[in-house]
Amino acid sequence: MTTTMIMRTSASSLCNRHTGIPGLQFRSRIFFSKNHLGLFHGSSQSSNQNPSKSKSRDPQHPFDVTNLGDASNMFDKMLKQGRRPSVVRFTQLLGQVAKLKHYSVVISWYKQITLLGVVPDAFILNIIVNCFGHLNQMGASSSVLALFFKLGLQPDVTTFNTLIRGLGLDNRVHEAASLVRKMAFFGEGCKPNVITFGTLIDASCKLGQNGRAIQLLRLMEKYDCQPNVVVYSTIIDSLCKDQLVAEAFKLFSEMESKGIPPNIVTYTSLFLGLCKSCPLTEATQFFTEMSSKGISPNVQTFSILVDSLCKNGKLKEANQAIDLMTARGMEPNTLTYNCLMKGYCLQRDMNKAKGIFDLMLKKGSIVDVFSYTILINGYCNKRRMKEAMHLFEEMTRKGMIPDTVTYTTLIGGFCKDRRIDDAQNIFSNMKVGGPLPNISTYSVLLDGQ
DNA sequence: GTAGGGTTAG
Repeated sequence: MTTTMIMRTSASSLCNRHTGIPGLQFRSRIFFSKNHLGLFHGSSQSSNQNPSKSKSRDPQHPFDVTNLGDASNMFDKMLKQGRRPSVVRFTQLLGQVAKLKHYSVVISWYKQITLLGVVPDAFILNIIVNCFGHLNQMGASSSVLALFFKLGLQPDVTTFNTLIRGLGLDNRVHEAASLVRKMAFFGEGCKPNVITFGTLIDASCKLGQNGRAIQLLRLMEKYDCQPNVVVYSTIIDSLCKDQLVAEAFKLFSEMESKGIPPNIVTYTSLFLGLCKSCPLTEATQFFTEMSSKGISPNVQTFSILVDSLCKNGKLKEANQAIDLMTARGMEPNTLTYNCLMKGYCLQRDMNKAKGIFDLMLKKGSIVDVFSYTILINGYCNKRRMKEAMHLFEEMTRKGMIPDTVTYTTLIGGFCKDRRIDDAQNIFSNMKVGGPLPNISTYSVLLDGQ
């Protein structure tokens, strides 16, 4: 089956084409056998030459701060220098701190240096606009725009894009759209570009407004702005998440016909869409197709595959998928392992599940709240509350914050084991500074009574 | 030579 065929097919037939046809069971053994590595066209070579894209930090960068403590020491040192460093030096430092997501620190330091007489320039103001945006302080963010003019500085398209992103994060898509209409009046360098529209489209998608996103896609052309792979992928991803796979494939064929080549992100979104809405065979066929087109699946694509295989009880194949990604020089990450662990829990094979958990620890993979919760859930389902509680205590000891799901899982476990008092105890603990109970928590508790 | 903007997995 070709991708073109998928694109011409409606969502329902897309999901039904293989049902009931004998011999079209999932052919995992063939699919993952070594002879068929060639299916993944040229990728084993290229992925070896092109290992995981590490963002190489400029070694010359004067502020290679990796944590707030270092940055803070540096900032103090700069303040104590006899001759005040230039705004450029502060911009470098604040930029790094913003990258570490310590937005309020950036704002506070910015205020300090301006009080000391450092005159801001457009660079540092853009950082400030960004930080206010991330802090959901759009009033403050917009007032920085006024400051540009007060200081005789010219904002540029990135300034506006940053503002638009902030409005989007604050769910204020209407205001964001209105700013897009106005921004060109602020100068030649402020005309909306593909990133402006991409940002606005992303915000609309996150609000579940796919129709509006597609309208904006059409509007771009009126602004003489050609959509690119990122814009298309944003909408395709949103449609796939809403299980509108046929719509997504329509856009996929549209972008191809416009000569915009889809990339691994586009394919990964579509693959997820197929996994969510269609039988596994459809999805795995798409997976092989993408490989034969020279698009190499990455860790995320593989993790989705592992997840799907596990959800369908194909643990053996899931392991083969992990072997394959490892053979290609990709390291499974926390998410990959969590999927596999969940798969074993679903099979009620706690030995294997715990084995994966230990493997993660051994390999130095990050074991997160999800990892613990999955395993706790596995033990709860088998009424092995001792082990479940042991893990719960262990994660707390490590400084991890159990979330509502973790607590609800434990409460459910105790209820299932007819230990209502223990369930009540966990619930009481939760109410003392723990996460907020949700509807599932209450329903689990009520069921247990 | 400093900064800022859009896409993928629980």
